[in-house]
Amino acid sequence: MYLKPMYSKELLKGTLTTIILRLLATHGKMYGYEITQKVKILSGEKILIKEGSLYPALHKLKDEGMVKTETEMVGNRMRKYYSLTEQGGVSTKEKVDELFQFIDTLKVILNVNPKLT
Amino acid sequence: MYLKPMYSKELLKGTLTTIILRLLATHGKMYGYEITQKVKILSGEKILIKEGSLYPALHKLKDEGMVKTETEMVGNRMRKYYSLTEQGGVSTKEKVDELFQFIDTLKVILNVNPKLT
DNA sequence: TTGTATACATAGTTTTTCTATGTATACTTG
DNA sequence: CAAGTATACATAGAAAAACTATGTATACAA
Repeated sequence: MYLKPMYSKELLKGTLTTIILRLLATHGKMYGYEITQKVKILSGEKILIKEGSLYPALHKLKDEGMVKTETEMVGNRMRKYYSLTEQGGVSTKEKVDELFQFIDTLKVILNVNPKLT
Repeated sequence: MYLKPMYSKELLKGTLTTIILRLLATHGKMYGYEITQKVKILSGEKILIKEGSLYPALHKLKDEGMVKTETEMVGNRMRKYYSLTEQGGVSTKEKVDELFQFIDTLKVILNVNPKLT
């Protein structure tokens, strides 16, 4: 079954990395497929992270030293677990803060409080 | 003076069109430069829309029938005013709603309320 | 055996915003 | 009066991010 995401995919831009980092901060080590499922469930199936988005993002985070990996065999299948490095922990806080500050600014611009216009 | 934007520019992706439409809905007709300045002021100089972003976005909105234009000469300078079409008004509401629903979902995923994890 | 779920990966496309540049007028300031 | 800043539009080409599509492979259910 094809599930159409509820939101314009463009909205996800700039937030995917923050989502990944924050999930790792909250849940400890996670593997790629697990991340997609966690986001799917937490979002009520409204945000569906595609593999073509997730894996390149994870690889980039590793290149940048934000996450580290350990590979495990579960039965006959490979699982590559990702977890935050120390630097990744710092970066997560910064990115989450920045995102919520951006959202607050957005609310002003979008005139949620009409007095400020 | 070069003003470094406070937020990662990537966060703006997917929200610029919504910002433009909503400003036009709130302020009636506006011209391009006015939009950049309004966003700059409302955001406390933290969101700076570049001309290279704005004008293509406005042209696209016009192609899509979301906005209409009227050109005015002010002194010797041209001003191209943009305002919402009827279709643009409907789209604005949809996009603003979608954005705030996305933000709510984001808060769940980012674990703002720890009970939901 | 066909389809779905799990699990990783990447090539190439699309979209959006950016930088950089161009044109032009108006005003300010040394 | 020259230089810089602000106003005002525009576009070409680059960069970044997520996408589609595809590939490999195992496991399980219908």
